[in-house]
Amino acid sequence: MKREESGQTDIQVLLVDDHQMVLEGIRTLLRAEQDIQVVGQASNREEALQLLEALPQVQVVLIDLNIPGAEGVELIRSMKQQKPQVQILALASLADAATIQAVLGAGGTGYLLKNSTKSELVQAIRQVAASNTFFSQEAAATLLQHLDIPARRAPQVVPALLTERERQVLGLIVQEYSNNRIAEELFISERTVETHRKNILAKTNSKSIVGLIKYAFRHKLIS
Amino acid sequence: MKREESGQTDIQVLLVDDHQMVLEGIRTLLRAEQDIQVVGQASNREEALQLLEALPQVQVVLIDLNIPGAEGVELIRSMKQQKPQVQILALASLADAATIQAVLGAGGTGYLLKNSTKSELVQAIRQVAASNTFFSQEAAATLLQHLDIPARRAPQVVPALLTERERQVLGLIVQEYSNNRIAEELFISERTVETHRKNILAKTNSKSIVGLIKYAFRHKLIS
DNA sequence: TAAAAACTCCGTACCAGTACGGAGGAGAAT
DNA sequence: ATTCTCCTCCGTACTGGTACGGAGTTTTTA
Repeated sequence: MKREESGQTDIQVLLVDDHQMVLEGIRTLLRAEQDIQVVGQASNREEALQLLEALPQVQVVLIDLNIPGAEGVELIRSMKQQKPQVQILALASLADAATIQAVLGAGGTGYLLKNSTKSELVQAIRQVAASNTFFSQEAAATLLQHLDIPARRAPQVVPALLTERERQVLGLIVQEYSNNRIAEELFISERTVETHRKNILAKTNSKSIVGLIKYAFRHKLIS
Repeated sequence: MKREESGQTDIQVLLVDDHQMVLEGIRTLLRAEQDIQVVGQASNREEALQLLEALPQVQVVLIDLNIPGAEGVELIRSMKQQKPQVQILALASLADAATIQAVLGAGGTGYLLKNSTKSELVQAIRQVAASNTFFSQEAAATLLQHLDIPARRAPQVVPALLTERERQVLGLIVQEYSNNRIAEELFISERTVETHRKNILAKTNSKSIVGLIKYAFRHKLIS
């Protein structure tokens, strides 16, 4: 472990939210923290970008994702582009994967839910100010679930479980043949095709053709 | 923001490291924190699992990934399996993507580098104790780089063809949602979903869902 | 401000596929 | 020989989606 840095200055924060009340609320909450200082607040996109320009010492931007008409994620992108060294903490009401990913993709470094406690808010600000990430519990859970972890998905890649005939049927299914047409094509009864289909579904653990097609793609049966 | 909880008890920590000196060092470091209490320390796999069993009140396990012969990641998995509610903070010397992902995949909730400051260590422990994640700066950077962010790699590869709503519906379709479920999810009538579906089919020149899924794959809407 | 696009909703008839639960024959492996 | 897998086939009830053909509301755009 390296030594602790000393003599750090205050964390300068810029608030972005369209609700004046929320702005004031957060500001008041943060007033109690000596090391955090709110140096500006904006309620729309233009204001935010102007203030960011005017306040070069800002280290952290706390931004509400639900700014109407501004598309929070895009604003994050713009800010990060305008001032790459600034750390952005997104404040959201939902922890859905798509939004979290979008925020990260746009350059956000933290994702805080609105139902967080004050201490979480403060911790989050300190974290991102130190260039660390911060994710609210739920957000972290969502993120972990959607993480592309090779070690987790690698286990079994067994495409060898389909029989010859089944692969053949799958091939036609994937070509958008109906059971009827498949039956004609293979000179077998439609019932037989149904059976194959049923078995294929079972063997590939798919609930519907949609899953089946995805299976086929993943196993390079289609391209 | 909800009210701050009060009357929280100490955070009970279990240390796992094969170096006695490191164990003592961390222990001493943490002694200064009133809200953190080291209740046990282990230097190998067996000891760790036994202690975890014997100390039901442990909330956080701080584990050195470089335990020889124990394969840290596996130990994490075992501990998490034995006691799912325990939060595990991994201590590592390197921030490589593979290891980080392995740790997360095994159930770890934080990844701290050994060259962190004392205050980072303390913050990290508090974070994971609160079920939040914690990543050292470098680890976070690595993670973000390797994150599978659709929004980043497929910035609207979908031609302006589909509308916002249609893309949304398509997204659910490929997730094997039925029209019914999609309707619920989007708070619209099933009829509307049908209409969207119809329009999507038309716009993508597909005759059936099969073709649609293939379209989605080709346009990187699925992977 | 008018037109176009996007989004919403409905009915009725119809078809394809699913669920469920069988069953028999051919060839391979033990 | 006997078991096992693969391939074949069937009925009946039911669900989910398609076809067809509208139509109203809001938002965007020209």
